[in-house]
Amino acid sequence: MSTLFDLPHGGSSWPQESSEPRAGREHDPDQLLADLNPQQREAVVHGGSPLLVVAGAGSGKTKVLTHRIAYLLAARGAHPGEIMAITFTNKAAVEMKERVTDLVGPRARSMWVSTFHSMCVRVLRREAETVRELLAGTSSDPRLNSNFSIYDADDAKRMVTLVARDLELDSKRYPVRTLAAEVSNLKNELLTPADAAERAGNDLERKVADVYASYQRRLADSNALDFDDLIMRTVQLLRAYPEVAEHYRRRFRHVMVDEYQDTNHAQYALVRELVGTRDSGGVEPAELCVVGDADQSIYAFRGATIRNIEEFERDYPQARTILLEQNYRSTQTILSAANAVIRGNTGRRDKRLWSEAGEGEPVVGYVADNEHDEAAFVAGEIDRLVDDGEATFNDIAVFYRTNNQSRVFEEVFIRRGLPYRVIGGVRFYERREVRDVLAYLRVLDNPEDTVNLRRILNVPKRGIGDRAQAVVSVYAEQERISFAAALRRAAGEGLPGLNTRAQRAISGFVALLDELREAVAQSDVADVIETLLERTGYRGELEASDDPQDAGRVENLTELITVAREFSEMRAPSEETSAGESEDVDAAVLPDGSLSAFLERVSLVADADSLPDSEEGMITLMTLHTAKGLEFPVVFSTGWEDGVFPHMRALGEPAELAEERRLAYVGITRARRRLYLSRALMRSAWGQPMTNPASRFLGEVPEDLLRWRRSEAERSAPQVRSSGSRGGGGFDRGSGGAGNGRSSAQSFKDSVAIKLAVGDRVNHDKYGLGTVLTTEGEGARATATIDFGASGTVRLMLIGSVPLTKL
DNA sequence: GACTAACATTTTTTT
DNA sequence: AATGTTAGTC
Repeated sequence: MSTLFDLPHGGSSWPQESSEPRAGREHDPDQLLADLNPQQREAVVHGGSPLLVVAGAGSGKTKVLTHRIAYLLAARGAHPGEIMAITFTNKAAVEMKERVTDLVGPRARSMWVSTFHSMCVRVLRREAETVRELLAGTSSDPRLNSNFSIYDADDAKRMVTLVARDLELDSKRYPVRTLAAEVSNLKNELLTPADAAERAGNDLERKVADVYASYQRRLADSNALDFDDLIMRTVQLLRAYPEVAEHYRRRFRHVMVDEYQDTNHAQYALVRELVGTRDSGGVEPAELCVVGDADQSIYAFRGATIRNIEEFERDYPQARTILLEQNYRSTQTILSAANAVIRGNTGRRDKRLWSEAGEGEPVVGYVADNEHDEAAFVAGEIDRLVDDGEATFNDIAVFYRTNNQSRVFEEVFIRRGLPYRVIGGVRFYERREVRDVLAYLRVLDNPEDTVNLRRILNVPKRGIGDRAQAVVSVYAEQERISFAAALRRAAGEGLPGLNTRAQRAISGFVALLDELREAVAQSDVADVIETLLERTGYRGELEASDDPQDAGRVENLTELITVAREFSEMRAPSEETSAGESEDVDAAVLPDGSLSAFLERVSLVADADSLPDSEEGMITLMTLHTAKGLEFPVVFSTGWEDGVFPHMRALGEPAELAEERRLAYVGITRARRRLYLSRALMRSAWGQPMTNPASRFLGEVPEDLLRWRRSEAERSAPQVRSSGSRGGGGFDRGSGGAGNGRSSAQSFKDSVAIKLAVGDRVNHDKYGLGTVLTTEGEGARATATIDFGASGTVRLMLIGSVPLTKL
């Protein structure tokens, strides 16, 4: 398993546009421009006014960005330290930095190439004193310092839970989920609690404003900022302290933003502040170059505003726009399919991708009976492609709309021995045990971190229950001290209303923390984790457990220790400070290898295990969202059914439907040579089988680009008794194979490939009729528990020889 | 305070 | 189907 810390060198071996570093190119602007098309060249050379590069899928936008940077240095006399490039993901940042380094060499060091969030953390840590001043107006005594914790969505939600409980909000009427999302939205819109209160027009909005105010105060008291704060506070800082803004504007004369279509309002404002305007005094505005594609905006649900890219020319009146429409990835057939689908969205800037790669193969369509059939088709087709030497496993990806769809594919792939890897789902750093340990580390690093302190207070169980927690919390509130301080007092002299048992438990806990802090002072992070796993009894509890999942948890913790160890070992060789005007902006705020630095890394770069080592030759399974930015020679996009994709919740909402269509566009344009689109007539969702009509997007793919491998009219077995099945047209053409007199019964003797699902009715030669209660295991180890009524409940191995027939 | 049973919930998720 | 949350009991 790759970890985040091998990023800088190992890099990702993702299939990606190739970069061809050539020595010497960096000194010669003409060389730099040689292998660019006219539009790309224009984007690289353009200087002076703000620049919008509308980069269609596969049009070489990273190439444009990296070459533009190199060109700035080679031909326009820019200093590397004057360049800031902002991306959304760490992967993109690392890739860009690598590719720039290939072009310009080690000078790339002094550029800032980072994500929005890392960049803001860097600024905020540096300016923490000023931020604290900023916060003093909103919180009585903000405890914020440069070692602040970074709260992710989960931490934020926990904090909202605490606040909502405090305000005695009805959790049915005001679900934490909603409250947290609303607060996040407000922050993305740069609205303060006061703004929110002022605008509130209904109960919910008023409650949200209350929650927001209290939430912010508690964050400040916990010496913490959440993800949204990182952006918002930076904007507020730059706006409230012009001298700070000017400092950064003097430093960064060139600002580049990747994936501009995914920016939210706060990020938009941040870019504006960084760039500055004519009237912002002191410095000329920096040169701005943004790159993006409105058609690939699929994160509106997270606050991204397509408006930012659509109205760039209005926001920046002198702006120049360049369209990149030549695609270097896919066949023309695939691009035409993508163009046709995205055309269904109204009000977009028209853009037609084209390619010199030739027509290529037609898009293949397949209508499956159900999700198992769909997966079997995909597996069979993969087998064939690989056998024929048309593709390797590495070349192949399977996309689906939602994560739960991955299961069927895993089952079939295991059964057929196809190597695969699932990207996404529950990520490493979101696993409970990992978060628990990180919570300990966070508390050790930042004693005021209330959320994480409360998380570990009784984990593992040590007799400090809800009751005791409530007492401490109320006391803290009354005395206007932090939860941590109240807890310390409870440990010492006790608290009114706290029984001695709980008090003893708290004393023990506080002593434990003190002991662990000693360890932090003396050893590196990995050893601290080891120590805390022992001393808290956390590992012991897992090892003693009889829950089979807990073994995996122990493994995950071992992995975490490995990650920590690698982190300690790879302290960066001290960054050479670029001579001259760079002032002290680049100096590290957190000591290398420190616990704080580790935690920051882990908070900001938490997609470690989504980085594939693709050497291994595996089929890649992932959601359409995760697929963005990637490419594969062969793509299977599955589940093209109304209700699945587009998702049910998008069907009634035009804006959401448009986003789903963009998702379809993203999915299609990932394919280089071959594209398969499939759907299933019937699919089990939440245990219940559903019949879904074809995705409306499927009908938008021109028929002449599509070749149906199997269409609705020619599916094999008619549905048994799908009551609500509409237009059950295809009874003709009985298609061979199942011609065993009996209509839809499938025997396991003939086909091991058929799985039982809960609720299936079966017939057993000995036990008679039964209903499947549960299923376990995969492939050869698969078993099912079946209720045979009078014959009793039996657990059976689902091997080929079992005398069982599915009805 | 800990354990258990009923209950609800279930899109996507760069940081 | 699987998981987390909450209410009720020991």
